[in-house]
Amino acid sequence: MSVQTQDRSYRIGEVAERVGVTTRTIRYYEELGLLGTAAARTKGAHRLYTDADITRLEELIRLRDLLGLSLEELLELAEAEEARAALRDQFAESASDRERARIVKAARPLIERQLELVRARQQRLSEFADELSERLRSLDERQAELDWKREGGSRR
Amino acid sequence: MSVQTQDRSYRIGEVAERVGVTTRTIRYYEELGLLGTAAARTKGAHRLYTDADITRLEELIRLRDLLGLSLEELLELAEAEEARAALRDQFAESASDRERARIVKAARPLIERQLELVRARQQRLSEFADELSERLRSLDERQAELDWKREGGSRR
DNA sequence: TGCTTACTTGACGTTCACGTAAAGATACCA
DNA sequence: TGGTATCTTTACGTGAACGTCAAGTAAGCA
Repeated sequence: MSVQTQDRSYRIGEVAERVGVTTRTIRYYEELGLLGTAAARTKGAHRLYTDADITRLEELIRLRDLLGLSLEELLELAEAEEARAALRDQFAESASDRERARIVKAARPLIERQLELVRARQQRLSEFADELSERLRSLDERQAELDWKREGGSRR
Repeated sequence: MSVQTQDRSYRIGEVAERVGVTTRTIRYYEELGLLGTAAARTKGAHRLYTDADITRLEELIRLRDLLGLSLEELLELAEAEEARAALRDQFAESASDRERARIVKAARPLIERQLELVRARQQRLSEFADELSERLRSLDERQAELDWKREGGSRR
């Protein structure tokens, strides 16, 4: 049923390219605590990322771009989420069912919170769209009025 | 039919308060060309704004906040729109019908463009919302699975 | 007419979100 | 076992979008 996520690991350059940001951005986000400082390293010192890490980064970027959240706001949102994403891939190997239940439970309110933010933004955009449509309608009305006057009405 | 917009004028401080920005922001926007440098002045030198100017400013702020447009992007979007908003309030007194028709015609594509941008953003947000919902669903599924195991299953 | 408040134009300062360069260590590949 | 591409940290630089003085002028009011 569940597809085993092929558990390769990626170095920062590859991650950057895949996600569409620079390595600087990734390091900066780590510096801010947006990506667990826990990102594994090679025996040397090179950072190593999992598929889960990449997913998480993409998520952050999306929240940033679509909702215009500042990195500080992202941090708030993410702080509690830390554990979740970090543990997501090792979910399969995680110890007990009690542990699993805990993780699942903890993850929910965070996604809910994100969904709330998205919904709120959708609401405001919807209002904006309505206003713009209304303006188009109003313009068309004036247009028709003028056309009518110029065709049937008095010419000066 | 049309309500005569009460044609008071406002000074920068009052505008700032009403719109919810600082005077600095308003001057900065003018500096960038976002607000016609034409903003009337008193015989002295104090800037004077009309209701139309305020509406326009609010619109800019909304595009900035809801779509995350940079001021430069706003400028592009607005450049052609300049005439429209500037002339909007004096529409009633504008010279000929030919002139009015011209204004109405010029206004349309700009509003259309804004609407396009809003729609695009709505689209992306919608996709995001769907993904988040899907995640919630998936979490609930796991939750149920775990609950089932813990109740009916083997205890260790 | 004077007083207080609000505005004017500079001009320098600040925060955020990275960019960029330097100097060295590490990883991979022939 | 080199050589080269990729990574490491450190640190200063940068553009956008304003904030914040400072010194002077204009407006509204007793």
